[in-house]
Amino acid sequence: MRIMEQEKQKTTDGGNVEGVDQTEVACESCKLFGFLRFFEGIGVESSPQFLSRQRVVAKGERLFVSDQPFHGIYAVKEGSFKSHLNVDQQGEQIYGFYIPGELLGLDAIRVGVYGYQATALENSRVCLLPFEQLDALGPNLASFQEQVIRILVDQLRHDQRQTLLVGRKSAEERLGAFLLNLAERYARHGFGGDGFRLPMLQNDIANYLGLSMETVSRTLRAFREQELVNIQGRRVRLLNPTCLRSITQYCADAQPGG
Amino acid sequence: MRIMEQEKQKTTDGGNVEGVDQTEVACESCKLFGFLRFFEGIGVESSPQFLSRQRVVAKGERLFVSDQPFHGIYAVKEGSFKSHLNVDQQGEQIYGFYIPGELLGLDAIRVGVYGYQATALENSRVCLLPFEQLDALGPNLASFQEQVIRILVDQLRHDQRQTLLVGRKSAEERLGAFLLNLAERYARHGFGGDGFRLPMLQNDIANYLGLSMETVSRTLRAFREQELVNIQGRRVRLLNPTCLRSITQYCADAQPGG
DNA sequence: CGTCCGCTTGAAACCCTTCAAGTTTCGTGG
DNA sequence: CCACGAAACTTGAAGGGTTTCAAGCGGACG
Repeated sequence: MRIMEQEKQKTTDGGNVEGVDQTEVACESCKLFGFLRFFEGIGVESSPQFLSRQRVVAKGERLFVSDQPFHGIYAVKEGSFKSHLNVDQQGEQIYGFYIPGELLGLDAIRVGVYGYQATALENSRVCLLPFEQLDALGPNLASFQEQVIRILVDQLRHDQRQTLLVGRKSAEERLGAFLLNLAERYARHGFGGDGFRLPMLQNDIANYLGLSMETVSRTLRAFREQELVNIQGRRVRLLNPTCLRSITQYCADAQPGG
Repeated sequence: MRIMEQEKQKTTDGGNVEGVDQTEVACESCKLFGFLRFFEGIGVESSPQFLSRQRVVAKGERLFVSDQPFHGIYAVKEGSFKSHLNVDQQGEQIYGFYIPGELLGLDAIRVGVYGYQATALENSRVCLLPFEQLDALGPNLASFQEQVIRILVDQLRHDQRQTLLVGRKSAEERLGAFLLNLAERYARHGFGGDGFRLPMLQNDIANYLGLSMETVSRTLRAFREQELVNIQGRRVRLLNPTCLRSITQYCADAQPGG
């Protein structure tokens, strides 16, 4: 927590300063941790070395870009990211959001290049697990890959749900599912308590859900008027998850980043 | 081709009987082939044993169902399948179609259960690669899993495109992309020639693309009137792929089944 | 020959988008 | 600390693509 002291000043979290600190993920609940132990266990890399691979990414900065050679996977330690791709030279499409504890870039592992780009939504910090020595894993490679497969499958199932959501559901249902999913992911990484941060722009949410920004705004207002949610600045609180769930017909889902 | 002789009689392929034979995939162009050689190479299974694992699936029959324990992956040898899931007790959602040469069920590999069900769209034949002896692969397991990862990543990228398609594109664009994708997949497996079969109902297409059946019907008619496609029974021919591509802003894509 | 199922076609309704303008928030610099 | 400009968000009204509802068509099969 030495890094980004200045972020504490800049935070506009509805007057609440704790936004950044709250979202720092402990190593133990980070998805990279399993991978890390792997490397440690076989002595290829030691933990300190990995920690030194931390990287600070300023808001708006890109972690990697499309077609860039794969150099490893990232775990979000602090802040948040979006993954997106410029398609048809007619604007970007956002594929996912990543909050602390989640992984980025894994699906480039065997293709060799990243298939999209990742941009920081706020000042963020990531850990990099470099994959130069992947083959040095030797006999442990298989178990390592097993983890990779499991995470990829989770992502696959998430994407299938997302296709369903975006293809057949109303604005209310999409946005409700989005909020519930986000809440669940924050909870899973140990930030259950009292609501959560919504680090992305409404524009980004709209893009991700296949809606217009205006519709997102209107739908959120409707949620607010029905007292389903409480939104102040970037801080969100689900007042009636049960009702939201029934509106949305939401069922639990894997998070995109692992 | 001994199996399903009766299919030749039943075929309603616009009076054309060759539908089934045409779509039989040769072992060499089947995605399972790589896996097979793997097993052969290390002597766990011999090729004949695998071939004996072929299974005939009648139209409407399910290859596997959701939550059923994973017992292996299937390659479509003949016929076609859809993967789908009953969600919200309000009808099914179709996640993908599988034509000869493509794989089914791979994403259950490390989760242990299938996450959806697969139903034959017509009388079909599959090869099963049983995964009981996965661990018996020993030192080759890693290379095997590497293949699995590559295919999963392809599927992931396909699903992301699908989300984009279904979330932001018009009916014309969705249907155009669907046809182009299908044509490309048939071509990739060696059935390039003269159009291809459309084994699924318009209802299924609509479901898959997040449209109503009526819209699919109307859009196909529009394509026909613009002389972009020629549809007779289940036989489709793209008359002007270039134009279709520009309408669709389609760019090549991985197939869902590997 | 009749029924069933898949497909077609039309008309009305609706949800969402687009366009446009206004309001608030944010960040920067004076 | 305030002020200004830019960006984000809100709100309204009009328009359009798709859905829904409803009816009719046509081939396949018993």
